[in-house]
Amino acid sequence: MERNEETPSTRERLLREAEILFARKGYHAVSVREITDAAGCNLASVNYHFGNKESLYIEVFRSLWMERAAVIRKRFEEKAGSGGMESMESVVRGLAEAFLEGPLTDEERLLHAQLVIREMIQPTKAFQVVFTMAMKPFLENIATRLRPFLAPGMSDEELILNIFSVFSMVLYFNFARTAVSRLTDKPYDPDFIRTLISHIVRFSLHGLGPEKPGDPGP
Amino acid sequence: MERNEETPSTRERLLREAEILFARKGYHAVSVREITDAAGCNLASVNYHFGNKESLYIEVFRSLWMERAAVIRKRFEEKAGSGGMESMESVVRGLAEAFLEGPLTDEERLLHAQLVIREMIQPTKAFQVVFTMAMKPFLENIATRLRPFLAPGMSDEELILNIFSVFSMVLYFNFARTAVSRLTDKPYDPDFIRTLISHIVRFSLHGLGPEKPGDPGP
DNA sequence: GTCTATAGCAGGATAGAC
DNA sequence: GTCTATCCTGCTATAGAC
Repeated sequence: MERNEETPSTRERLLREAEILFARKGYHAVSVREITDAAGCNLASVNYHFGNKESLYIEVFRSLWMERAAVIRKRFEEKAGSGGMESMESVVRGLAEAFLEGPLTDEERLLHAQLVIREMIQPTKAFQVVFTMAMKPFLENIATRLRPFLAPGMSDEELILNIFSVFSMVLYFNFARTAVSRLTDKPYDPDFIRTLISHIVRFSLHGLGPEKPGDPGP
Repeated sequence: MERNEETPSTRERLLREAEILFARKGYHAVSVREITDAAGCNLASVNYHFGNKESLYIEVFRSLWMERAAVIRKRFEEKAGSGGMESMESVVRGLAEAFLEGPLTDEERLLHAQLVIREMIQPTKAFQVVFTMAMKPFLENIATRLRPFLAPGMSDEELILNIFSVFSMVLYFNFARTAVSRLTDKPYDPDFIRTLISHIVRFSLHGLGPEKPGDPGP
């Protein structure tokens, strides 16, 4: 299954290039020819290795996407701490850092977010894989970590919505780069990403923050 | 330009059906034949009225999408209040309600969000229209309204990031319905939408909320 | 396992009748 | 303005040589 990094098999090259192209342009906008050209192999290779285009797409999620999800999750667990060392802030910060910094390159994070966002807008067969094998267990993991720090009366549903809200920011700042960059006039460099992480942490913990003195909050 | 609602022109029928199909499936997944069939007219009509498929896509944004954006913005202004009646909460609630309830139907809101999300993941020529004519002025409008209630030292950049964060939730709860519904086990009915709005308002104002007694926050 | 060649079809676009 | 008929490109998928 595994191979030398210097000589990836045709199958692996196809998967890698397919992931990049599917993320960038979406399933229908990418042709098999485009993928095989990028991978430097023959048009027929997709059918030989994966059967057809759709199976290749699903395989991208099953192997590459899931692998990245595992990397992100591992990073989150390192950052969030384990057992007694945690705090609400460390969990949220861990989440933001895992998705916006972490061991993946900037391009890989974008690619990862683009793929999952497309599936969330318009689920395909790949969604089932993403949902049951990554989203659901990850959400439950976070829920268990956060639960001890939250108001005792909070329902499971409220907890889930809270996590979704943190997650929505993490996703948004990953995929809406064009809009964010244009309006803040900042490129997505490590400096700005640190700013974004701090912002997500602060906003998640305190929201818009206390109102101005003279307009006391509730 | 305007026509009787009972007898929309071919051009209008094309625009309407095109919007629905582009939102649901994305530009490349929709064929011109599919659009003309849905509109009940001839294949050649797209070229006659719009020149080509891409121009039709951009025209969907320029007329229909912008019109809905104006409806949402108007609703926001009604809800957020004007002048002295505002509060931070009324602005955020107005924003959430304008996008999640408001005069549009449930289907229209989904369609609207799907279209803009696709442009944010992967901007096309339509992005320029959306950005300069809807996103930018709307963001500036919200910024002006929120500014008086926020900490005096807050920079413009922080303010923008705060608004993005509220906006990310509003967008997410609109387009990620499959995931949200599966994990909360709730359908997107008016009841659940009210719950979502309350959640967005609460989270935006206070974040995850005060930690449990015994774990005092910073 | 990788290639060439090609079948077979769906796509966007257009010409020209009405 | 709307239609039919058609062009031609580009696609997925497969057959079969090597």
